[in-house]
Amino acid sequence: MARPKSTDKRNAIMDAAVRVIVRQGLSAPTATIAKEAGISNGSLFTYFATKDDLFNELYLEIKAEVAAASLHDFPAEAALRQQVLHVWTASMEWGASNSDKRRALALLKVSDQITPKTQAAGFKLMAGFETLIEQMRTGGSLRNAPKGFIPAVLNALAETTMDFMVKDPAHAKKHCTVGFETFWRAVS
Amino acid sequence: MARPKSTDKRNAIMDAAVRVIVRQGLSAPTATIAKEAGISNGSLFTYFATKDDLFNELYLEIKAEVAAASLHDFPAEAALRQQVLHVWTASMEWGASNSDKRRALALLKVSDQITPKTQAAGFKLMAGFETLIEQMRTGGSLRNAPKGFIPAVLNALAETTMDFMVKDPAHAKKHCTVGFETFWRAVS
Amino acid sequence: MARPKSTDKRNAIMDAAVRVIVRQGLSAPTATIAKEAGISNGSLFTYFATKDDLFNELYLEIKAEVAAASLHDFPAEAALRQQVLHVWTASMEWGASNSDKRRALALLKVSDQITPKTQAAGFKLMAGFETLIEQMRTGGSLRNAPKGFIPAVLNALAETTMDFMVKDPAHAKKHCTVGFETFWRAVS
Amino acid sequence: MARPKSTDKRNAIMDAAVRVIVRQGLSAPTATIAKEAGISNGSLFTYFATKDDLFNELYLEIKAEVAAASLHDFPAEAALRQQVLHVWTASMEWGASNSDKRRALALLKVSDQITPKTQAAGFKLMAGFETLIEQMRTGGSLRNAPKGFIPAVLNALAETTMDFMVKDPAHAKKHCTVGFETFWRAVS
DNA sequence: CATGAATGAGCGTTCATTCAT
DNA sequence: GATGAATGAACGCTCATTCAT
Repeated sequence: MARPKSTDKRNAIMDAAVRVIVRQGLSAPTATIAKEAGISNGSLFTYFATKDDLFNELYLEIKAEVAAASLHDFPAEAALRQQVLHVWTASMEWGASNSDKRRALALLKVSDQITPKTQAAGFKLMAGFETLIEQMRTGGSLRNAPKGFIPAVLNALAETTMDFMVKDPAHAKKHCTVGFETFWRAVS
Repeated sequence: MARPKSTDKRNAIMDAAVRVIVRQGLSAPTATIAKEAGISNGSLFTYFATKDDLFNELYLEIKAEVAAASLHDFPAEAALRQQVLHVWTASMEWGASNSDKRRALALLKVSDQITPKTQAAGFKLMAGFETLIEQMRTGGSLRNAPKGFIPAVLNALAETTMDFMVKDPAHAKKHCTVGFETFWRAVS
Repeated sequence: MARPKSTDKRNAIMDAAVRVIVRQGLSAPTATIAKEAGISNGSLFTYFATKDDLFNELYLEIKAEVAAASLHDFPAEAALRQQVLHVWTASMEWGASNSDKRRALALLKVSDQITPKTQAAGFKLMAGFETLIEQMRTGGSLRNAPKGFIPAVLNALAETTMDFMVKDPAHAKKHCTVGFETFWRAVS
Repeated sequence: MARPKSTDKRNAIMDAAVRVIVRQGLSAPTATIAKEAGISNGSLFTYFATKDDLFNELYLEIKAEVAAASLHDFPAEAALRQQVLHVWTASMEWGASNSDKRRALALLKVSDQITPKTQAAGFKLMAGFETLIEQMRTGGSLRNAPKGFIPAVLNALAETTMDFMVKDPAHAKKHCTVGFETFWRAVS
């Protein structure tokens, strides 16, 4: 949580890390990330004590960004379906236009370098969706499903949909809609 | 032919690789895998020319195992829903009792060490499900969805479901059912 | 600029390489060279990207040293024979008191690790002798010999002579003279 | 000196070694030599206890071949110059048509894998030239030169000459003559 | 005796991290 | 604080040699 000197440099490292991870995977050398960020290899470690720290913070930062994007302009007064559709669409758009971050997040998620602590912190970022999820649960077929099942399904189908949007951008809109309808059927 | 290359040893390496990958990730040293397999570090390379080769073959072998398990005792005469349910349940059971292999497969899948060639070969292993998928497509809401969407959804929800079964084995059966119903709703 | 790359250290590596090569041949481990130079194994690679690079630079450096030694105090106004004798004697003296470098150079010369580029660069170092050679050619029996023959003969007899000087240092002076007279007869 | 089973196989290994050494240098794997010889890697070691043994025996065998070729059809009754010219020409021809063996020999000569014992044995192979050398010595300018100097000069100039013959085969004959004249001048 | 799998020490190189400047 | 050289533990892979078949 230390926040040393330049926030600019910190962000530069984060951005660089995303780019380099996409190119080379999580085994990308810290020196490469540093160079991409325009700083010296040693300096990276004044901003992040270890490579793992960098990765954990990056994970959280991206997750927070997704959450924020999904809730941007949230229609607090609309009907449930409209609200979920809004979240769905917003996150699809974020994913389509941030494919690097999405890819990095995917790699980080399955790696063993994300600590349980980080995972828990990531979970908390989803708090904003709790009521929405709860409404879907009580009103649909999944009312007896285990806690966490609906968000897990949401996440799984969202990822799947985004894959298609990225692979076939010409029909991104259509894929987005199809994906949502599929999800809505699943939880209704 | 002198000591012939032993299938046992090859399998031992594969099994060891799964265990070590689960423990340490894909950066697991080949030497550790070799030791876990009960052979010398050098011997690993008489069975797999490179670490990447090992990983690619492992990927295919696990994929083949999932496919085989899913199709075991397939009820060729049953109704579509029964058939899909059978595949679903079989693969859930495989996943639940092979969580190490599942985890290894997940890591391999997102790594950049799996070659396009391997990916293509893995894809072919799924050929046995094509008619099933096709029937679901033509008979359901996803009849206009892009090719590959249904299997992607199937896969996504299957993984999600398995996660719950593994996390909460006491209710594995129930999770399995709920998962299937969710999937069936999604594609119906 | 933080700790700048140290010329001392670079030289220490070069010197260490010579010593270790003499002891163990070109297959000498880089780690041994590093230790002999008083640095860590990894540090060697901040000075030379690869072992081959080290060897190529070493080759050039020694060649340059021979050339410089041979031309030291060159009597620009003397007669041809005096000039050649001067070069001969100077290079003999260099060889006699740098037998390690001589041995290393001999190994490097025949190895396949010296690139054509390096070989070309090494050749250029001999440019200073061109007029001398040319004078010997036009004025002697070898006036119709192929280009390069005289320096090749010079080199061959010089090496031979040095071998004797090193093997039998008590009569080094005499061997030196005999060698020169032999060469002079050969090209006269 | 053990001479196990098949002399054919032994020779096949020797020949293979020459070819592989020329291609890859002395660090060529024994397995590569074995494959080139058409036998299994293990079998090589029934013919030569170690790689070093193989190299030492190879060194001697090639040296013996040169000596034999040089003395072939020796004109016992001719004048000294004719005799030396004959030896010179014969060894040039051998070198020109056995450039692989020549190259292998050159590498072996400078390597540290040739034992003093082998070196001594190689020296003995030159016994046939002793009277010739002695005659040159007593009758020429080098009558006071150290023992071994004339053969060393002979060898050095012969190697130099062969280099030119190999590099420029169109004028091989001429180079051969020029080389001899140069040598003869040197020792006269 | 021939075969080739098995062995394990060893090598060149990389890289997270430290630390002198 | 920034820099980049220094460190040394690892790692993937090789290869001479051994030994089971």
